[in-house]
Amino acid sequence: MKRPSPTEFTRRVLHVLRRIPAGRVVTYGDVARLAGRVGAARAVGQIMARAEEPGLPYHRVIAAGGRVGGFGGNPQMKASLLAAEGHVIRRGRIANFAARRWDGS
DNA sequence: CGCCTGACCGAAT
DNA sequence: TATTCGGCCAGGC
Repeated sequence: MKRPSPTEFTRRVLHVLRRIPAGRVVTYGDVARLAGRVGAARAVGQIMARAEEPGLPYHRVIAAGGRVGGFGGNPQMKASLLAAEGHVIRRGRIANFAARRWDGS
């Protein structure tokens, strides 16, 4: 194998990303919760920052309160991708965040 | 095994 | 509303 085995938590995080519907968003904290580690929001950020697997909607994971949050390389691209999926972004935040937030169902 | 970092969170100021 | 601070967790060294 060219790389060390990912921990189960890491696998779960990536699995959650695949389930996020287009046009919806979740917070890092939500991903942590859905992956089974409440409070591991920072860890989720680390995993995503180092994740190599392409094709995952990393841009659909935002910070708490609907804030866009960070992004590797071009932070602006994240906002663009979100806008392309129908989100309205104002002053770094998703408009009507509560309604666009995915609860994992 | 211990210390540092970071695509974070939320309460307090 | 903006800024600061302590806490939390996995990964890299």
